[in-house]
Amino acid sequence: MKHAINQKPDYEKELRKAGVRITRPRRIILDILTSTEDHPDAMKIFHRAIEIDDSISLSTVYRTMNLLEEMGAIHRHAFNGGPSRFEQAHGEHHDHLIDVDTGDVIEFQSDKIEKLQEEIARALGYDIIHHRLELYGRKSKRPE
Amino acid sequence: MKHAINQKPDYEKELRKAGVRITRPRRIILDILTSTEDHPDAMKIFHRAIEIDDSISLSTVYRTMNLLEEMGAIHRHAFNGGPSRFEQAHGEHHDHLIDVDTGDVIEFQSDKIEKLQEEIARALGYDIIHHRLELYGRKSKRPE
DNA sequence: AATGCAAATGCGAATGATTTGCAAAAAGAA
DNA sequence: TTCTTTTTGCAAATCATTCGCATTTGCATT
Repeated sequence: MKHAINQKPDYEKELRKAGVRITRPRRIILDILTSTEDHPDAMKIFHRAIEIDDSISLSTVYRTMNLLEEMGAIHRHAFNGGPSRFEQAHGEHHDHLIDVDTGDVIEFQSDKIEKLQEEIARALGYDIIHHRLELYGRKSKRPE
Repeated sequence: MKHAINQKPDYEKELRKAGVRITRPRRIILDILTSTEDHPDAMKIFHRAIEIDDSISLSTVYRTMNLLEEMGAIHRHAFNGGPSRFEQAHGEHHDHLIDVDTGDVIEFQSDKIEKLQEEIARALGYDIIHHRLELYGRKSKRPE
């Protein structure tokens, strides 16, 4: 089991290649996404964005998130059924451990679990398209 | 790995014990919940309910679902970020495989995966409060 | 640098799921 | 049956998100 680490890919190039225009709002949103460690929701992204340019609208944030999601540049999560929270799709797949007290998100990856999931789906006659594994936990008092 | 099977617990007794009144709407909703195999959302429950008593309101469905959830009698899921879907909290814990084409939900349970999750959380210094594992898949063409 | 046009934006209104306020109705105890 | 408290139905409010549309902007082309 390993932690994921953050990378900073050049999205502008990718967007251009996909025939998508590089606008000021998009540049700003992309910047926020690539420079954050957390998993902000649309409203949080919006607030960070208007600090840089107060003409950006919430709709544009939503539209940009949808665009980036379709391009595979970000992932969308709905922890606890709350509003969607986003993260850049850096490197390897990983799952999430959410701190129920703080809302913090810790990323982890386990090949064993991935393999088990495949086996289970196969046994039920299915191919996995994608999956979601979320652990909701609280910092343990006991020594690790 | 095993499938979960359906049981029909006596919720009225439980509700009474919790000091909650047994009303006509609640009885009807409870009946729907205990006699269904699927994981209906509030709207679906509402429609089934007004077939039995057309004076039941959607708010009451929502209120009842919240009540039952707090009592631990049902579980709430937000597959794919869609509307909440409910199921009675029968017997053992289980996870879900969602058929992306039909929306069908298959329940399964794997001790191995549960154990792995515990290990991972412990390694990260957390105790698991609860978790969510959803596999989104498509019926496989290949022989099982 | 100026032009043209499709793509993107901001705004506000629309949508879908869910919650809430409140007066009227029903449940359960006395 | 009466009383008190909980629940209900209804309509309006809220929250997250999307949409319509007139206006602006990116950028390929003169």
